[in-house]
Amino acid sequence: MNLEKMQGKCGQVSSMMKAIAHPQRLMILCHLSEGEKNVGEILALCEISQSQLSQFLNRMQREKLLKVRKDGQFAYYSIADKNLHKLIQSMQKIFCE
Amino acid sequence: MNLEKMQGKCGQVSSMMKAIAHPQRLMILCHLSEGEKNVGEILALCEISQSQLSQFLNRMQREKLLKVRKDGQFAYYSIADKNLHKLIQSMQKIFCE
DNA sequence: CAAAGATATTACAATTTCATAATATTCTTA
DNA sequence: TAAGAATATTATGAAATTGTAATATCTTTG
Repeated sequence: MNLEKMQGKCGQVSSMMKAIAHPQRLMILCHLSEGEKNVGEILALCEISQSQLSQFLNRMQREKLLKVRKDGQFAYYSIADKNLHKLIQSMQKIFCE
Repeated sequence: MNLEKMQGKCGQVSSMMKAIAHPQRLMILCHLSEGEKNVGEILALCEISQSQLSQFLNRMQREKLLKVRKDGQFAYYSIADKNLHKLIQSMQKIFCE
């Protein structure tokens, strides 16, 4: 791969990495790597305020990293980006085994 | 793994991820994943000023992600953290193949 | 020793991110 | 339809990050 193409890749990938570069966002992603969860469930698993959780979920959704499925009053979030999912799994292997 | 331990891990790992969450720092790390390089060589490969490169290298060294070997007037940097190295390689597989 | 090259340090304004509080919206159910 | 639960939005100050300029240090070589 040439330098210019590599610059482009690094730009894309590093901006995805910003999502992971926060303790609670990483926590959210690790939990979602097991499957979709609604906001209340995630809230119970992470040490974070409801407002911030909602903001983080919204942000990662705008960045196409997450997707949401509304069911009545509940909102179920899951990982939308296949590569992000692979990366989280790799990270779990590297850092948690 | 219990939640508390998971919080700890996510804290550690996300702070390592901050290094990767920047286009030029990721570029640096990708080049260093092939082996040690001196500052001038890295400078030629990345679109970054000399000052900023030096600051980034110093920062990642303080965080124990990189190590440096001085040889005369040259400073050779390489990846010091084994897990970071594994992660960069995983990322290259996921995003660059 | 003086000059030039390689690298490091310091300082600072601009921007971005973070955390929190307050409030709003939407859906369910009594 | 009023109350309550689940989720989203907005606003804001504090803190961290970024990029750049200027300067310093260390090393080699003429």
